[in-house]
Amino acid sequence: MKVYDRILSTATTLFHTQGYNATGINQIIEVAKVAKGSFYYNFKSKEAVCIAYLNSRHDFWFQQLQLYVGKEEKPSEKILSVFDFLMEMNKKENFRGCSFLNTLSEISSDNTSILGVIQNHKKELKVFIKSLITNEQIADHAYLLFESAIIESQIFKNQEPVKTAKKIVKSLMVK
Amino acid sequence: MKVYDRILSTATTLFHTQGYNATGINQIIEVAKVAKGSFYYNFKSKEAVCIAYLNSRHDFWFQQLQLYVGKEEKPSEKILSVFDFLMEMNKKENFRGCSFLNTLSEISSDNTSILGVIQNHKKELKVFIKSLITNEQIADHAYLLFESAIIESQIFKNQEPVKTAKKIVKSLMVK
DNA sequence: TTATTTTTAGACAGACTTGTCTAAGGATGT
DNA sequence: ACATCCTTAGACAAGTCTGTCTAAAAATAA
Repeated sequence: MKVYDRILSTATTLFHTQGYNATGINQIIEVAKVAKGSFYYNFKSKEAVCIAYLNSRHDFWFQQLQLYVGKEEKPSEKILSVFDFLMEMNKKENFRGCSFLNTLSEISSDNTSILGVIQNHKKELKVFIKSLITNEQIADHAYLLFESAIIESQIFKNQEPVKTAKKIVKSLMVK
Repeated sequence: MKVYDRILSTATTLFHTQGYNATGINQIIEVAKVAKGSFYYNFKSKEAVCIAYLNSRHDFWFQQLQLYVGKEEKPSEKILSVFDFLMEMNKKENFRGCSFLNTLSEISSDNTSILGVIQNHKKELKVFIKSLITNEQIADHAYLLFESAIIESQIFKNQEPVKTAKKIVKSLMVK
């Protein structure tokens, strides 16, 4: 594994488990086993790593999601499996929540470059849900329920909110 | 204003605008104009201030909410005014989002004392919504939509998600 | 008035932060 | 063979962080 990727994957793990501000560059290079010079050779700043982290997380997350949802045939089952996917991720990642929402809480409100990446991720998620639900109002509705399912399961460290949201979306589909 | 309150109100402002980790004790005492000794005389640690901040924020927020919602007569109008309240808070506080969710993103997952305060706040919000909607399933539904309205308006820095969520809740009430 | 509590300013410890720099050597491409 | 690119270890700057401590003064209570 190349130095660049070692830094990025280490930063990804640490940012996601500890948070952005709680993770220092010295810790990243220590865990990734690279020299500090290599870090600043590959990345302009800590913020640059953060953006790379969010972008790679975006790619990873959507790839996993599409793989998971692709197992279903009917669109009505695809949209429900999005919630199953969330439950699997929660389990795998110990209810650490959405990287993008967590980062949003840590950056100052004038940081437009990071904010842009976060907004872009959520926009694409909305587009994805719209691709599964033709009715635009129901799609918006399902998107909001999915977002709260993420955050509520993070708060209470259990799958109940996801199950609740999934049930509601299911009831929306039969109408 | 007493020293204790000066510290707490300053910490409240700074934590809410800059975030918990981005705000240092030196900054708090400088803005609050108190000596460092006074800070540690009144608070055991930074974490103790954080808990006091969340508790006072909880009281303030619910007080404001009840004041706002109390203006309406019918429960069906009360529940809709909860979303109007959110829009007013968003406007007043520049879409900085929920103090509790923002703090959640900043603490380590083993910090049960702070997590407890956050969970308690959300539980009470759910109870409040249930007091306005007799149908439990619709209440759960409205709660989830309110939560996503908070977070989505913070992400996109506009009121659209709140309006969308409000419209959906309105449609749920007529059934 | 005396005793206790509270506040003051600020030095200090010890550790941490991001980022720069030097000097060297390995790796790669031409 | 030579030049460019990449990585190494680590010192260093200049600042930050939380928390402790001293010593004096002010406020409050008995």
